[in-house]
Order: sequence, then structure tokens, then C-alpha cells
Amino acid sequence: MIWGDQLIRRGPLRPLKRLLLHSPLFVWAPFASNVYHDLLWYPTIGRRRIRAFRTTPWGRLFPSPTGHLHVGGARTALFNWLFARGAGGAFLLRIEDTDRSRSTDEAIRQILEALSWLGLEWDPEGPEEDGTYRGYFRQTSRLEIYRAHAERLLAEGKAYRCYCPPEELEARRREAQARREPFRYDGRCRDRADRPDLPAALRLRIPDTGRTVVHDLIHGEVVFEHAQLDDWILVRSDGGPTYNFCVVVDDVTMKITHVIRGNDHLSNTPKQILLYEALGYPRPIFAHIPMILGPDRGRLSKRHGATSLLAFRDEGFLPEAMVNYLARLGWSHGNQEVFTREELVERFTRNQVGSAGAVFDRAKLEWLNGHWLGRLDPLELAARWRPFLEQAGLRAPDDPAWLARVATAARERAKTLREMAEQGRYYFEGPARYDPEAVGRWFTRETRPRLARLVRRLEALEPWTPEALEGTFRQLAQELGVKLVDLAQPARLAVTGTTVSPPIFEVLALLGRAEALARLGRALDAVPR
RNA sequence: GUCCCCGUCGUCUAGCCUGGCCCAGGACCCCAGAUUUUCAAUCUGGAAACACGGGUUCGAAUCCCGUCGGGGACACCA
Repeated sequence: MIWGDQLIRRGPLRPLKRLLLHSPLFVWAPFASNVYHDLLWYPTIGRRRIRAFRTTPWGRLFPSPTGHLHVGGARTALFNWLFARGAGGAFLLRIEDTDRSRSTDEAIRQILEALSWLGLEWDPEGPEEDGTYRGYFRQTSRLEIYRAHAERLLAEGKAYRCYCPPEELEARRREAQARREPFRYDGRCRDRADRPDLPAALRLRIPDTGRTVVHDLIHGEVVFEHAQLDDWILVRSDGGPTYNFCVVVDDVTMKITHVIRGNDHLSNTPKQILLYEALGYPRPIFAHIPMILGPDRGRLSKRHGATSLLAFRDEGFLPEAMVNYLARLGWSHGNQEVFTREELVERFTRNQVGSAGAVFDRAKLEWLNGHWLGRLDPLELAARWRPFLEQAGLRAPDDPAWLARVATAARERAKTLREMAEQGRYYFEGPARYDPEAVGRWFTRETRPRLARLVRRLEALEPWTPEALEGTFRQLAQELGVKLVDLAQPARLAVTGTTVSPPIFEVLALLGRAEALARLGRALDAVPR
């Protein structure tokens, strides 16, 4: 395994550490003291798996009207899931919806749907459920927990009430900006007498001097000077807890050992660590994974095109390909490009996670999707294809075996399920028109007698198989003294309306004698005399 | 602006920790050829990168310093 290989290479454990690891206490060892910190960075010993790891994805909600799990969030979820599954730990889901105005049940449902489409099953430890999906957490259901923690911090003097009106703070911030100075709250309310009757925000008291070191699995030690930080707000004056506060309280109470999240959270981390300390809680192990970028190397967003996972699903991408691609963004395993979910769980290692941002490359995703399309069992492929046929307004016969053959032929030249449906219309309905350019080239005066003879031969052909069809075509071509292509292309145009399709013999065979002959006959009317 | 992170082909990356096997390997994309009933697939070949400048060293993509560039964070948003 996985995140532990470095430790293995470092040779045998010292007896004390070994004892600790095998004791029931080890769950809390990451928190016990820095002495064991190096040990916990590589939490697995040989084949022994430790079952105490818990990670959480950032099931965040977004301001768009629909709300959705986007590519970056999905990748974070995937890394959490891979780590948890590989380490034999738990993977929990928490919806961070403290901003109520932005979050809707519909948005939450879409996130759950996207996650399960990818196959990232979370451990159902949470109390929430909505019929289909169960066992997740929601921050808005945990307000009582945040309140209790806030009160404790206040009582212990670790936090204090701030009575500065938001407008005044805003004004001061602008002033500072005008002077081109960084604005930080000056702590003027730190020692103010309590006025429980006035509205107040709760701020965390942060030491003026010193520094906080973040131990990050990806970046190593990152140092932040306290002078850079200010007494940040834990609870707003309207009583609502802030995101950074909730996250810390949640991670502690949910016993999260590994916080794996996007790099954009790295600068929040020292603030959070200070809160862990104020609360008297051990800190988890952090891993800040690189972000996913758009082609302009900026943060990936809507203006770069589709970023919603469900949009990719609707476009006909396979979850297998999506997972595979997302895993390879920022992570690698030698020269291997294609991974099954199982392979990923087995091979995912934190030390092969890169530290630089990665540009989302749709072309490579499409290539991978084509690859996965090709690997899918034909019957399974057909089943997944059906919804896309319906969406394209095509009526597919019930016969799964027949559809599987069609799907197998159609997948050869398509990158997505949707493309398969678009390109394969002629399996389900006759051509509405013939490609004009192709007509000029292949429906000529010479075509007519050739097609007519072909039809006569095919009427008597037995059996109606690709092999027999090919034999007939070849023989006729020879008799006529023309090349096979001179027979194949007119036939293809007659049957599909285009000059592009899988091998024409296979297409004819799949259509069946009656339909094939009908289309060829109809084409004769379009050929000049 | 301040702080933090990052910097190998156009893109994803291997190599960097533990300098020489790297005039830098793989994959996507692109180009050419082979194959072929069309297109695709496939196969073969090709173009394509160590951001820059110093230093250390017999030797640097690899170690050190600086510069430049990109990104992120700086809210009573999450």
C-alpha cells in the first residue's frame, strides 16, 4: 500500500512506535504529539491496514441556480475516496450549506447524484437522507454543535465579542486599501467590556507574534507568521457560524484524521490550526492537492465550458473514463494511462500526487472515453446507450442482443454515447436525405445498372450475414470489372445517406434483408438514368 | 499591495528527495506513412519541453541563491 511506502523503505520501526501503533490508542496518535508526527505521515505498516482514517470531500454548494458538483470538487472527492478506500478508512460526505441563500435541496440532490454516478460511495454515517441517498451530513443540521463550541471559546476567553459595525469595518478596509496597505482587524474589541445586549460577532483571539507551521502531505512545511493573520470571525452578528469555524468543529467532531482539499484552502489552514489549538483539539493531517485550471491557467470555471459532472454524464461520458481522467490530473503511476477504479484504489499513492496546477484537457478525456467505450461489455454498452437514443428521438427495438451488435459497431468511431447516437441514426431509421456532395460522386449514370444488379443478387442471398454479403459484393464487383469501392460506396450512401459508416456488410446485415433492400430500392429513384 | 503555492514538449506527466544511466521517457493533440469498401480503429515514423540568470560540482532538469512568470488567499462568502 499506498501512502505508506516511504515508511517501509525507511526500515523497521523502533519498538516504541510499533507498540504505539498496535495499541488501541493509535487512532488518536496523530493527535498525541509531534513526536509521532513523522510516523503518521505514512500511516500504513507493511500489509497491515489501519482502519481509522476518515476523510471528507468538500461537498460545497455553488451560487449557480442549479448548483452542481463541478470538475474540481469531483476530483477532490475522488482523491479523498481513493485515499480512504486504499487505507481501509472511512469516507464521509458533508454538505457545507451554511450559506442558506445559495443552497437548495435540488442542489444537494445533484451533488449526491453526481457522486454516486462516479461511484464514489460514501460511508453512511450521517443522519441525513432524502429517499435515494442516505447517510450524509449537513452543516445546517449541526448549528447546535457550533453554538456550544462558540460558547465554550467565549467562556474560556479564547474568543471575544466584537461590536464593530460591518459598515465601519468596510470603511476601514477601504481606507487601508487606499493607502495600499493590507487590512487586518486591529483587535480593538479584544478587551472591551461585554455588552450582551448589543449585536456582536465572535472573533478568535490570535497571538500577535510567533508563527504557525502547516505540515502538509503535498507541500511539506509551510510557515505562516501570525502577524499576517487577524482575529477572524467565528460567528457572525446574526448568530450564523462562518465556514472556517464550521469546518474545524465538524472535522473534530466527525473524527476526521485527514483533510484532503484543494490548494485554495492552504492559506486558510493556519487560521484553522489556531482554532484547533484554542479548542484544545488535536489537528488532523492536511493534504492540499493542486487545483484544476482552465486552458488560460486560471481557475476552472463556467466560462471554460461545461464543468458540471452531470453535464459530462449527459453528454455521454462514462463514469469509468471520468474517474480515470480525474485521477490522472495531478497524479501518475509510471507510464500507465488507463486505470480501473480498483486499480486506482490499489495504486493511489500520495507521493505521486503533484504539486502544480493541472489544466483540464477535454481532448484527452474524450480519448479516454473512447477507450472505455471500447472496453465495455456489449450488452452493458447497449444498456447505457439506450437513454441517448431516446434523447436523439430514435426508437430502439427491445432486442438487447441486436442493440449490442449495433452498439459495438457504432462505438468504433465515436467518442461519447451521444456521438454514437448521432452517428448511428441509420440503424434505426432510413436516411432522410442523401449527402449532396456524395451524390455527385457516387450516384452517377453508371451507378444505376450496378445497383440494380446488386439488388437482384441480394434478394436471393442466403444466409444474410456479413460474410455472405461481402462475398456477393466482391464477386459482383469482379464481374462488373469495377473496384469494390465503386459498389460499396453507392450502397453505403443508399443505406446511410452518408459516405461514412462501419463496414457496409455489417450495416446491411444488422438492418436485415427487408429494410436493406427497401433502402437500396429507394435509392435507385435518386440515381440518374 | 501583502502573504502563500507553483514553474519539464501546446496539454497531462516520468525523472528531481538519494546529481552522471536524460543531447530528457510515456500519453493526449498535431503531421506523415502502412493497412483498408468509406470513416474510424490499429501499426510505424515525425515535430515538440528542463522559465531565465548566477553559483556549487569533474558533472545539474536534479542541490543553493536571485529574477521573471502563473495561480491562490487576504470578507460578519464558502
